[in-house]
Amino acid sequence: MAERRVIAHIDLDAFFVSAELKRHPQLKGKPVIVAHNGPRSIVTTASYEARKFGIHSAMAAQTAARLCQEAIFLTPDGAYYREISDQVFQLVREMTKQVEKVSVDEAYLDISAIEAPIKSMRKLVADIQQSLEMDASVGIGPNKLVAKVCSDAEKPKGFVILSAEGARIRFASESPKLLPGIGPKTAERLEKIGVHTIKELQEYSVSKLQEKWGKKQGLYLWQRAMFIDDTLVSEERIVKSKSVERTYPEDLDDQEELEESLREMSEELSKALKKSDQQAKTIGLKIRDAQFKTVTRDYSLLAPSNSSKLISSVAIRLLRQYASPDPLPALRLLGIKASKISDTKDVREESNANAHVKEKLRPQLQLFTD
DNA sequence: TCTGGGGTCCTGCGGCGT
DNA sequence: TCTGACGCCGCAGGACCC
Repeated sequence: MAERRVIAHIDLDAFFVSAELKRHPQLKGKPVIVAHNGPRSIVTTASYEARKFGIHSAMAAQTAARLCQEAIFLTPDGAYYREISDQVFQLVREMTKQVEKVSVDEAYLDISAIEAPIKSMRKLVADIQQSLEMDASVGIGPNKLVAKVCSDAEKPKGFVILSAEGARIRFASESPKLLPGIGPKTAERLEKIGVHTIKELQEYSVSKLQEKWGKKQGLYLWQRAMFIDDTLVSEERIVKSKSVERTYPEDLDDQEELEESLREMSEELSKALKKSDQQAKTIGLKIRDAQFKTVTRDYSLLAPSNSSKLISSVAIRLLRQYASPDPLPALRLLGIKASKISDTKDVREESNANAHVKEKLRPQLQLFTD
């Protein structure tokens, strides 16, 4: 018989802003926005004061500046946020080792084995507040889905506990978009078949969902609405790909500049792979044109590599092939992705050493010919 | 109005070997 | 030698998440 599971989801409120307030306490109570520089940047995080002006994550930073002229803009500082995040997670792991870190600011905890799980979670939130001055929202339920939706329900400083049945009732009138895994596109398709609420999705025929979405996805959508989720809290997350991308301040059509940009990104990607002692078997190019249309091109190497020269030559070839025989159109973004990643120690040294030579001989892309 | 950067997972399709 | 079924794999694109 299955044990009763108690799963918690903890989410730090407006994390980047809170981290900034720790070192800039004079900004407390002010509309603070964390966003990259540049005409095409978006809002990464907005303080709750800024949100009162209608500002939210993913909004164009320029729009945010228009909505709130007194807003204070700060550029994100990833290294510093990771430092704070590590401190938070140190406290979390003192409570339980069964932690699945989802991002710098959120995690699932399997607290089934803890004697007084709710009391312990309250203590954890208090400890984080006291020692790090960070607020967190918590959701607790029988699975990750219920926990996640609960932690979002009463932000900031929320603390919501529900059973699956309780969640089905409490969120019945909400849009299916509230459920993680159902985004704007799926919500729009659901609307078209007359499903506007979670309750309507609960009552919809699974077989009809499967006719429209396929067997697996159809069942998945219905299970989301029913708050059924048997996925486990997994302590280890294996990185499956790494990527670097750039959106240019203005659309770019100069071949030389674009290729130079690819060389720079290849260097970054290569460094990242080497830092984690990894190599990639597949190199991908991402292209976004002035109309915001995105295409990708992949190329699999004969042997995994993390060589910046090899990565850039593949990326440049893919870019040339993309437009050929026409000249390159103006591009908004270029990106390079390394996938099919393996640990360097697992890659046989022989094939590694020969990678360059083999690629040189390979006909399709004719690398290093210029 | 204007849409970043870093990821994961799923689906559909075509090529290929058996 | 040809053909079809089947499964696997690589690739492209889409949707979603923080």
